[in-house]
Amino acid sequence: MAVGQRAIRQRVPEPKTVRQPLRQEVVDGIKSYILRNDLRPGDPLPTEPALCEALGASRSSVREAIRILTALDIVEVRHGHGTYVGRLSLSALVESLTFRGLLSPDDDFQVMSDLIEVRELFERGMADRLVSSLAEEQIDLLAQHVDEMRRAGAGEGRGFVEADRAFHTLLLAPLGNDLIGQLSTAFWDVYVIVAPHLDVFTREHEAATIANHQRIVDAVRDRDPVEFAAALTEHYAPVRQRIEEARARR
Amino acid sequence: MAVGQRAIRQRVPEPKTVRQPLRQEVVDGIKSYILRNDLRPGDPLPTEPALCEALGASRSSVREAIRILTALDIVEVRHGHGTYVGRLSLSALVESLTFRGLLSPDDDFQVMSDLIEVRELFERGMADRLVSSLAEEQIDLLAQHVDEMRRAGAGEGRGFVEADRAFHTLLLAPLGNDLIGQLSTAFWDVYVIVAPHLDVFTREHEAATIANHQRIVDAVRDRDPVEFAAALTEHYAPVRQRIEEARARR
DNA sequence: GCAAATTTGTCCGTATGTATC
DNA sequence: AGATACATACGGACAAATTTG
Repeated sequence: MAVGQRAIRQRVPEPKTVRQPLRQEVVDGIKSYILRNDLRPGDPLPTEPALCEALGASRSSVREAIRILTALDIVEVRHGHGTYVGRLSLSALVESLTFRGLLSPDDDFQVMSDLIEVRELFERGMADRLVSSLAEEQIDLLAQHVDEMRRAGAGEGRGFVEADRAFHTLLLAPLGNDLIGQLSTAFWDVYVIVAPHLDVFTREHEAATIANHQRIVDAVRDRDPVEFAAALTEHYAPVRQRIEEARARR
Repeated sequence: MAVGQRAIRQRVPEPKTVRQPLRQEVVDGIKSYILRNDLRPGDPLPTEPALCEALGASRSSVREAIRILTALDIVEVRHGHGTYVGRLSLSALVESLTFRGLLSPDDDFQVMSDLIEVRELFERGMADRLVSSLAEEQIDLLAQHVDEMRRAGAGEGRGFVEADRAFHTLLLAPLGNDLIGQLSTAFWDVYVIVAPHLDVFTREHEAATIANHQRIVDAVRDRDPVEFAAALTEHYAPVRQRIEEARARR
């Protein structure tokens, strides 16, 4: 007879509830498995055959469900080793926004501009709290990152963007709001990926960029929120300007 | 001999570049197909068999790649109809954050709190621009949404949350920054989904909520950014308080 | 309204690559 | 080095949804 029981789905015609794809049930099943067992990122999940049996689905359906969950960083797969609970990062947001930025030939500059605006909003909108809550040690670390930028300035640009990223991550850290920090770095990642495709030169005026970062550090050290906000404006203005220039060039 | 040529991958040992899963190559292939042909959301993609041939992969691999892309809303599939370019929404962010909120039994309140803080930051940080750029007609629409909330207040709560959502969407619209608007509604969706699971009662003090929204409208009508910011603080304070109360209850 | 064609959904069996012990 | 456990990938078959003649 060669045909196994398709079973289950055929037995229960699901009265009138819109029949959702089996893989979606599997997705929900894996999610609730994680929640029921109160698993943490890195904890192991059942193997694929085990999930098949537990959820009454074939490997294909289970695997497709796992692909969906990996795309959301809810599940992580190590080939030949097993499947685990993911880190729940915002990697999906980065992928999503990056592609959006690459896609629209007219609006892509708008996407970049929006992105920068939000990052500036995070830092300027929180100016008071940041200036008052950044500890001395953290300020020292900020200054250290500016030094890194200086050192990497003439040499390879690899360390430069790295230091820039670390700087802004650290700047937002004392808020105790992980979401803001992760969104900010996510936007930063998108910018770095998309900007080169739009002929937005990110490696220009490094000297000015360094000076602006230094000014931010100084403002924080002086606990001067007004100067802090001004320094941020100064910092983001040229970025936005470069986007505008590239937009005009088309 | 019953065995087709596994071909291609075996023929090209990929010198030393870390061999990336075939489905990832398919993901990239589909992405660049969309970019090369400059497709827009809603445009049709090749059928699965066509993609198999074009990308030299089996149907399983192509389907897994499609699942990844649907999770990111880069691709949309209609059963029995075809595959299309997705809407590029932030649905993945909602899924991701929602799950994060449901997962951690201690930090979930923090997630909710972070989320509300960002929404408030969007509106308060843009106070000046919002107050000055909202057109009279838009303000009328805002007032209209407050009326909706009033009408739905005693009746079913369905229209209430709907009107609330529409209110804040409209409030941020004049910024011309789609990202902010979409992030804000995404966070709103996450809140509505997760809050009930944490015993955060969203349907309390509806009268006060309505009054606060009215106050926001009045402030905008008076073009008074200071009062506007104060009204926003008043609006978000009880939300945050309810989260704190629920946190304390555990 | 029905039947055929097209397209995605699901299943199974098998072979291969990869990591761990 | 070998064995084992696991994920990756393939190909073929049938089911279900949608459109079209």
